[in-house]
Amino acid sequence: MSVDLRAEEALKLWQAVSMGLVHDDKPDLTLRQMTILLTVYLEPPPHTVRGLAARLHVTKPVITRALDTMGRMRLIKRRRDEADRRNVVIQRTLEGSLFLEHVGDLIRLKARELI
Amino acid sequence: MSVDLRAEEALKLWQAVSMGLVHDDKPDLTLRQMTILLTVYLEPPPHTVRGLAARLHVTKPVITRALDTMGRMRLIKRRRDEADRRNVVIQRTLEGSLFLEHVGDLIRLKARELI
DNA sequence: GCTAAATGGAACGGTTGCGTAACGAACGTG
DNA sequence: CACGTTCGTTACGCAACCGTTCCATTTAGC
Repeated sequence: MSVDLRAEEALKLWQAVSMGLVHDDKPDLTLRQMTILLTVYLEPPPHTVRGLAARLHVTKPVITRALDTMGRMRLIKRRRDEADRRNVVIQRTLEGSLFLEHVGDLIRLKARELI
Repeated sequence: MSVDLRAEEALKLWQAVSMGLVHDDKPDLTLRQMTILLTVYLEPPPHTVRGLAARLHVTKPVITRALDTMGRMRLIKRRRDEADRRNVVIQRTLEGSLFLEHVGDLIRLKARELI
């Protein structure tokens, strides 16, 4: 990977990708939802409500609600941790993987176009 | 500028920047608001409600409401077009420039860290 | 066992965004 | 100088998100 972004190019990339996401007819994720989703998919598991809340510096209900919404969208799913039944483990789904694959492709496409 | 993003690195960049924006105590912009803001600052003026709505493939009230909110945040301002007083021209502000400068710096920082 | 701590979720009231539909102001054209 | 068109905004009902607070369940420590 080689990255040498200059200020305006960095913003142009962000704009192009954001525009692409807005153009999709899929419902937009909020910034927090997107951050949670990416964290679950990119950082090593296990992911818990408490852990995500700490990672994002937000309160637990924020995570719970985001998981409710993204669960309805099938982007993630919850499972009780059988070892410690107080915990809920957040897991990836096929739909979530496909969605983020799409986002990744969009970023790469727009980055290439900006060269 | 040289960009050669691979799939996971592209997503990691998006995650790191999103996380940085969430960590800021400033109120999060929605994806649509951010897209409007970047478009106003990066694409050649003049910018009108109708033009932005067409550019983003959203309805006019979406733009009006986003401008209301970002106007309250001082990120953009509106001005009547004196040539054709039906039009409203959307203009940049100092605060908006500073905010996007901050976002640009964040993107560049995270991109550098990912090399 | 019994109490204290930890976890995720529910409830509440308030704010903001959404899509649809309607509106007033300004323009252009006959 | 009417009349339709264009522009941005407002109104409405609805859904989602927010922060705070409280709660049920589960675990851990004494």
